[in-house]
Amino acid sequence: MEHEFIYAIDHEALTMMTQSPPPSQRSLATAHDVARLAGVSQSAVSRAFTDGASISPATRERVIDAAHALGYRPNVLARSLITGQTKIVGLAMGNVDNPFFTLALDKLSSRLSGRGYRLLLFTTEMNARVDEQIEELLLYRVEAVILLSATMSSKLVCECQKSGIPVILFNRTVTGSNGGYSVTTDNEHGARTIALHLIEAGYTRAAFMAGYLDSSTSQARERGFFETLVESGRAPPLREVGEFTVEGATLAARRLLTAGRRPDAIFCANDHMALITIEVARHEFGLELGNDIGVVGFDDIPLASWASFGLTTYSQPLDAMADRTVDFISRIDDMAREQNVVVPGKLMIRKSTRRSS
Amino acid sequence: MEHEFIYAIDHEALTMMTQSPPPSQRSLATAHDVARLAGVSQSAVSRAFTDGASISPATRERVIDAAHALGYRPNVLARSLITGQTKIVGLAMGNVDNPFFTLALDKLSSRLSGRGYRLLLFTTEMNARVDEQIEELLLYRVEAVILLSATMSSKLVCECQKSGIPVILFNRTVTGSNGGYSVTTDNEHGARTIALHLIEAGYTRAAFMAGYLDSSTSQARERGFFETLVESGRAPPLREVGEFTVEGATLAARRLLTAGRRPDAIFCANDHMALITIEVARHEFGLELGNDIGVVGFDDIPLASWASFGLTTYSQPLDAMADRTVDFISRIDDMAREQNVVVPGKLMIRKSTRRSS
DNA sequence: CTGAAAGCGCTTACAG
DNA sequence: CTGAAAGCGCTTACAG
Repeated sequence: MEHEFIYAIDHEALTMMTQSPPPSQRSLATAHDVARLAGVSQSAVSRAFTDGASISPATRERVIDAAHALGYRPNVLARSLITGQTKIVGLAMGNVDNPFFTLALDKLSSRLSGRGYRLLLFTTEMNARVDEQIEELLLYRVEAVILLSATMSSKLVCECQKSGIPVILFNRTVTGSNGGYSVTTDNEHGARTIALHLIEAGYTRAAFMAGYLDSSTSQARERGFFETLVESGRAPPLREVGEFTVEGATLAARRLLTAGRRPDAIFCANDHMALITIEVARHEFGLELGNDIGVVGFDDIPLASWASFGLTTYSQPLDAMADRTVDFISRIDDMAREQNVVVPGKLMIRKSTRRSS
Repeated sequence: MEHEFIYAIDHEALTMMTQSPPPSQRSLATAHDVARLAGVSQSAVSRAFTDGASISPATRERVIDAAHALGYRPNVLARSLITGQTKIVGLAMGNVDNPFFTLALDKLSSRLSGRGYRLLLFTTEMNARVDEQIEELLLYRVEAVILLSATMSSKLVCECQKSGIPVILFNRTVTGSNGGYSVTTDNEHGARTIALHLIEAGYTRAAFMAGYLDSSTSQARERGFFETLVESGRAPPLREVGEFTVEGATLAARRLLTAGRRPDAIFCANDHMALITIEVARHEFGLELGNDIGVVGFDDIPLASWASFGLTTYSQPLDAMADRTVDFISRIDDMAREQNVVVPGKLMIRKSTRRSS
């Protein structure tokens, strides 16, 4: 009898509590509501939802039943006040056009949720200064900030790091020692490899299409390319700026292809611009890819290997890069780590640099 | 004198308070810390950061100064406990490969942040059942849930709606009356338009490449296509399932192109599959696009209009769709609204359905 | 194993 | 305009 009484849910109370209030002020059940229904203390409810907490199986079961009946879910925001952990990571993403970054987002997202983190995201103009939006994220007590094709002021990076919130640049390095972390491919080495490949393939007048002049990534790729060509006794490459956009790259490609001595190969700072360059070369200038003009990209996005393009490119190891990014976050208190992580990539030779003549 | 005293910051206190604690337990400044430094009550600090709160300009200024000195930021998570608003919207996104969805994400993100909402995001396998992850988002007290190429159980949708959390399917409709909302293009009408266009262009044996058989979107497109062809006295189209993936579409395209009576036109349930179909038709079968085989997609992603493809497609009005999605969220208490919003699209005729012979 | 109580960082009536 | 106090929904020592 008493046994039954103890384990029974109070159905009258349940009916009262689940009657829909007017939609305007419909509020979710709280631990207190559950406690009342289950006939236990609110602490017990909390324990029932805390792994490893000291609670008897019987009590836990009653709480879980009551919680289920009320549709109760613990409010992790309230919990975070006490534990000091939100398990939220802020992420700013520019350049949503570019599959490289959306793929990166996907990989970061799945890895982070595997470790119990959630992503608070905003998209932005590519390469935009996102201080304002980051400040906004900070109000949500994110535990780390990831920048994908976005930048923030050194001052704000400093502030974040000082309050224990690591800032991680993905695919871009830190300028100066403002304290952020970064994960990149070995851009300079990749560009050197590309330069050597072009020389070997017999191209003699290579050009470079930069992204932004102040992008560390574009700079490193240009540096490696330039130096290797010059070291090999070639003329320094022509350079145009494609701004990492469709419009910018289209214009840059036109400028390069109408230059006095037209280049016979173009290394673009990323695949996105390289693919556009191929479009322009083929369809506006009637050039045959590979023979009339070699084109090389950087990233190895899926489109690069489509039969229509066959773009030679330097593959960035997205998985490794995502892993290393997440490492920075899940080992927040581990101070013994390098500031700039560089992972090796790999040259993918395809028909866009194959001369059949 | 007294004036100066009142407005001066207590520098000794400041020094003590900003001395870096050991990194392990570095905690952020609270309203209480600011209050102490500014010599006001904690309520005053709160008011200084609340628009329209009753506070004198002088007090506000002192508070702001102190806050600045301490690097204080109000914790909106704590605030949300009281206001009952988190301003967080949950978003599940499958199919990160498909630019249509990443573009949608971008548009949703910028519109929502314009209205003060933040996005709590997770990515998932395309078309995955995401109940578990949505439950996770619910713990964060999201105020709405948007599904981009992901699905959740009717049961969970119901639960959400009952607790006042609208669930909005983007580019998919609700099956049954489980209570969610949806925003789509007029898929059936679009497919009809496409069928008529193919007939007019002189194609006689059209086929359909479905996404998933249980996708409402794919179904609606198939229905409009099928019915229009049959009404026009054509044979019902062959159908293969491309699963909305690169691999699936590649296989489906091969099956269609090796069919007994090879179709002379293929309508694919989205652009992504249509572009792959073009790749297969051209490079594996050596077919000339437009003449030997007409290909049509749906969505009008940027790649569709690239010169290499020139894909005829039905343009989905992403801006309007994003607007309507956000409407559902920012007017949460407005009950007088339709459940399924349908916005009109537009046929884009390009060379993939142009016969020059 | 359990409950009462303190407290996380805030907002908001309530008096003054 | 201001502060003391209650309380948002939780967790976590602390006694029992």
